[in-house]
Amino acid sequence: MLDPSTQRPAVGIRDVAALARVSPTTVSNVLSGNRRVSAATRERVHWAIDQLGYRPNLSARNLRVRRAGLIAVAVPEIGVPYFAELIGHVVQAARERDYTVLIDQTEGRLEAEQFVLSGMNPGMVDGILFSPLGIERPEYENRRDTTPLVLLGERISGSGVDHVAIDNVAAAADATGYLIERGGRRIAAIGHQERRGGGTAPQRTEGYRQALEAAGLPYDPSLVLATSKYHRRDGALAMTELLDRGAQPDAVFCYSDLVALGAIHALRERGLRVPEDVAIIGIDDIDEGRYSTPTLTTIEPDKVAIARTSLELLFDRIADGSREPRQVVVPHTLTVRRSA
Amino acid sequence: MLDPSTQRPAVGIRDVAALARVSPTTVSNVLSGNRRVSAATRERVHWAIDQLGYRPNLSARNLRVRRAGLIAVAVPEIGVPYFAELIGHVVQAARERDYTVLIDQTEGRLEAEQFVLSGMNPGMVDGILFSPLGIERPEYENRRDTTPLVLLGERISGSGVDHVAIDNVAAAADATGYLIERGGRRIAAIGHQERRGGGTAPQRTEGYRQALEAAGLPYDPSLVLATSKYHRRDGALAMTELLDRGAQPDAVFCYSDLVALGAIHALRERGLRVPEDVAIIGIDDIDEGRYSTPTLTTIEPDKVAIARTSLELLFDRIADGSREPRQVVVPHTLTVRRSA
DNA sequence: TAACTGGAGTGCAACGTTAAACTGAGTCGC
DNA sequence: GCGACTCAGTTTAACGTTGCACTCCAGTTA
Repeated sequence: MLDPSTQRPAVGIRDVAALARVSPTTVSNVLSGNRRVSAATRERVHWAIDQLGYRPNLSARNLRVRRAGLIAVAVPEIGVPYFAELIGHVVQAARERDYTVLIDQTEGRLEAEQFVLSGMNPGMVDGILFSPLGIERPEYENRRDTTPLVLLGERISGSGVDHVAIDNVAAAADATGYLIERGGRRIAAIGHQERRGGGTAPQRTEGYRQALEAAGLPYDPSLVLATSKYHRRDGALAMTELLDRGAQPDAVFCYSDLVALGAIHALRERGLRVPEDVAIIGIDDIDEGRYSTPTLTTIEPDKVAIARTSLELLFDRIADGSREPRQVVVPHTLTVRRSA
Repeated sequence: MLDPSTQRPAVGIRDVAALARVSPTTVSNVLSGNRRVSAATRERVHWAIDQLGYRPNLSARNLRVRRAGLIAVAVPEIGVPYFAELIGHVVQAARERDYTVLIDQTEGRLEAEQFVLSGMNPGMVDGILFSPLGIERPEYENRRDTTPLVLLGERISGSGVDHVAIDNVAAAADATGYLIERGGRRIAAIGHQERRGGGTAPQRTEGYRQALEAAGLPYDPSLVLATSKYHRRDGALAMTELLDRGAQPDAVFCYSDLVALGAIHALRERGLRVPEDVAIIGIDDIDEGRYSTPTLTTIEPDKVAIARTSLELLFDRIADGSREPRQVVVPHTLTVRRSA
């Protein structure tokens, strides 16, 4: 199967060269613009190119120049709007640099994440943008592979890896602070996750705790609910549990917009009003929150900046693999809508 | 820049061969399993492989075997949940076949769509899954490139191109029929688009028309609104226009869930209740509709089937480029929730 | 005139892999 | 005892590009 001989006889640079009566090198130069080629020759080459419908073979080029023109974006799930929107920006920014984006979906499988850390298929991608989920800190340090890698959304200081993220502690504190400001006194948090290596969730819990403390409110661990993922369903389940338990919060800080939308759904099912009975705030600012009922108050990370900065870091590292790792903090803002 | 010599000296199959004291071909055979290799040799090779941390170079392999192990999925926008969810399924199904998925975002730019039709970068992908937006029928026929291509969501019969789609006419008729059944008499449609080459939107309009006719209701063109895209915003704008105009429909068939959610948002803004004042139905069954307020009644295309079938068609065509094009219709079902 | 300079182009080798053809040694059948 | 076959491996020649070192010619310059 897949016998090369069954394929159409690909037209290559040498066919073009033959037709244009020049050497393959000249054709290559015309295409790449690497060296000067006389106008007359250039024209003949171009003519031959579209006579034959020639299109350069990327595999061959990549093999030769050791660059793939391809970067991988590895995220837990593309179906999650935050990632989908982020990837959209990445694809767009990458195109401006003549890079194509390849998608890897880890689904939080450890084995898939390890594969990503190991550089995926060498020679296939020039770099990786990685939004990890389950992998723990030591794994980054033991990385044998040298494929340039930039972490998204994780804050693993001193890990020797580039990363781009918002200040999760501050973001969570801002969100919680806003809930307090508008009258919340019994504020729940949904989305906590225990991770040995640190990670987004514990940082958000920390910000939540700090904001309560700053306002002189008690920190009640029973109001902090963990979820395994950040789907709508997780938010709904956690909210339902909270209500079943009779915990009766007057506001909820959700660790993602999706969780927040799930929580709102659960509240509605119980006949509770948002924000009158319970105020809800999320993080991510996905488009959905602008049209939901009620519209969603949220912490808005600058997704375009995340996309662009992470690519910049990545290309930087591709150019110079040994430069010091950088950790970039991207700004976030509070966007007030109706849910809180 | 990007001088190959500055790169780390990649360990290749010949380094492994040298260390294991066999020929490169043997190493290749161990890896591919193409030919029998004695257990002892195989073991030595494996030992050498992880001594050196060898990882095969895909560019080289692809150049040699003329397969990239890569397929492209070209959609207008990844940020649109329907596409994001669909791509998620595609990525998963592709992995089972050892294929990686690369994303192209056309944003409906004609030039980007033409690039897709032209096979993108030859040698880079083995096939393309394409969800077109603006491109017209003749363009398919004049396709010079032979990269296997499967159309998603379009119904262009006789175009000589493989495609996978739901029966859009029937789906629209089902949706409209359901609205009529539950009492709708003045039913609007949002999402029409004029396309010379046919396409999804006109088919849905046709289904809508047929359902009205079947129920003996008049077809009123002023209740059919066109939108340029299928975003929430487009739905909201169209709905607002309808209300401003005093058209007062009692039900609306939206050509996508996103449009439906936008319409619901607009209705709420005007203080109208869904479904009491206006019933809303969409198409797509995105996860969002299960948690929205109210939850969304919709036509559910079997997305997993679309992903799997289209990949099957694609791999089929990769294996045999000259087989007759096939058009596969994927089932859809009506999922009733709260909005209608 | 010989020695340089620069522009335009050519030829060769190599990137890392694998298919195909080949080598030898052992086994089998008749 | 000899051809035919199998097994486990090797050697060779690509796949389509491109960087490098080279050539060739015309125009300067000393």
